[in-house]
Amino acid sequence: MVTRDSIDERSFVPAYLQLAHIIQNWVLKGSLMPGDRIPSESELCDRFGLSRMTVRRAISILTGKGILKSERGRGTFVSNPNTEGGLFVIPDFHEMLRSPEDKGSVKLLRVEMRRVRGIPGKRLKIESGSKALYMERVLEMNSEPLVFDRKYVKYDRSHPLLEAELGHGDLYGLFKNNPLLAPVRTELRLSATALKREEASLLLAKKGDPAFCLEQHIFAANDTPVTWGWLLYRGDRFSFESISGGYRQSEALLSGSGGNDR
Amino acid sequence: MVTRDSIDERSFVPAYLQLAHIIQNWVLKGSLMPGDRIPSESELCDRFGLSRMTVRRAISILTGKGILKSERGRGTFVSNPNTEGGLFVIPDFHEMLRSPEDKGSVKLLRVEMRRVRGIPGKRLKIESGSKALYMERVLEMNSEPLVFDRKYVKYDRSHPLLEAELGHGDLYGLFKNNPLLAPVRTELRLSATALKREEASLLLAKKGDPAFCLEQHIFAANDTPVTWGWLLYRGDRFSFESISGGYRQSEALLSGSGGNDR
DNA sequence: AAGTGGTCTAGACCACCCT
DNA sequence: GGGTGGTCTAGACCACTTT
Repeated sequence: MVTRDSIDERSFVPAYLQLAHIIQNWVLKGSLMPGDRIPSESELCDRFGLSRMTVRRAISILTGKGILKSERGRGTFVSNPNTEGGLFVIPDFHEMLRSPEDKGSVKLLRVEMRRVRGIPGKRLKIESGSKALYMERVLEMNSEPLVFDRKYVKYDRSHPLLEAELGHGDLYGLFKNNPLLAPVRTELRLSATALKREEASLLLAKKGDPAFCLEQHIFAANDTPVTWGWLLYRGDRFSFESISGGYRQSEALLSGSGGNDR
Repeated sequence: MVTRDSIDERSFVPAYLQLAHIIQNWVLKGSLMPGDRIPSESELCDRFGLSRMTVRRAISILTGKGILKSERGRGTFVSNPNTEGGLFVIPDFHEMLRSPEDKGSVKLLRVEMRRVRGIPGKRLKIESGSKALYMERVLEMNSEPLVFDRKYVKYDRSHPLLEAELGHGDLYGLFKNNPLLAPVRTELRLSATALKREEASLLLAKKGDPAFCLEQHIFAANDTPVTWGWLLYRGDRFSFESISGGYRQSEALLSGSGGNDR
């Protein structure tokens, strides 16, 4: 039950992970409280018989999770957890479709070419009045409608889309034949809304029922927009758990756009 | 404008970060497409004049972000981005309260001792019928009510709470004098709901308006529950952007509970 | 057998903080 | 000046995949 505070060299678990677990348990058990300084790297090297790089790797896992915070010249300290904020994973719906026991499917409600102006045109960076593909779909699980998906897709006349592909669900497969449209980056925005009458009827819900709205903006290489639209997730069927126990991940992981020279 | 594909040794930006940016830009610009293999580590060592550990550090940043995926014996490959799923940060409201230009405040509506049974008792792991602190608060920004907070707090008779502390907003400060209650870990669950009449009136909204509901479960050392309750965020005032561009972070960072021996 | 990524070592130099 | 974390090197051995 009690984790022995030493490295098991015969274990298949690498030393840096063992050490990370040991230190994390110090925090979870209260032997180290928020604000406390953990032993210095050289001290950990001595105590556990590890090289400095291995010790640093263990520590960097915990600073990455936000549990520890290192300060040059001073030491490494236990962070305060956030009590409200946190990190959430919204899983990709099409991964859920592939789940073994549940049967997911995609129902294609509408596909058409539309002249686009206003917001959708701006998002796709196409000229106002030119055409784009518009589609509406419902994603079902065990023949229960869960998500309503509505989006505009940039139309590339050199690679016409087949209706069969659209119904197949996985939007990614749709693009994989076309390197110009292969998704490279996605921007998402999550909000809470109430369903309108038409949306509700498609989801077998009532007008005004709560839902998650996920605005979806997909880009191909060189920040070329490919798709813009949104998905409505029935509020009574989805909720999301935080990961990492309220700790704030370190900035390094969250940095965005792949930086330039400077 | 064009990132030179070489390491600037005079730069203040460390070599591993420069290399990570270079490789990430290969992906963003489409020189490397999803599924492609990137050059092997030894090849990158040669091409950029770096040691293997430095090259690996650059790669591990991108695998951590989910942009690359390494496979032992085969190579390192560019991942497919998720088109729907993503990672979201819900910021800690009390951090926003500290924002320089906006003025945040906390209004304490109710504090009382309550006999607890049912769900709240289970969550706090106290005996049914025993007492806990119950409180309701409204968090305001620029005198506009944005969040309604309602929670049960385990009562520790050896450290009675002062009403002044509760109104002060930062729940963490509430516990910092009491090592037994110092938060070590938080579980959060996000859902979408419609406001009830009483909740709406406190938030100056209408009954049925959409809101985020954040169930909050805070634990001290040894997984002792300290607080359970939920916060309602006005749907018309909050939305959250995904980070990391639709890429799935690697599992290593997300592992939960600090694992044991095995 | 050759090539790949995964782990680990034992050093080195540096910038920074504290006393 | 002594201790701290931040970066980097040049090796080593291993497990795995492919040819």
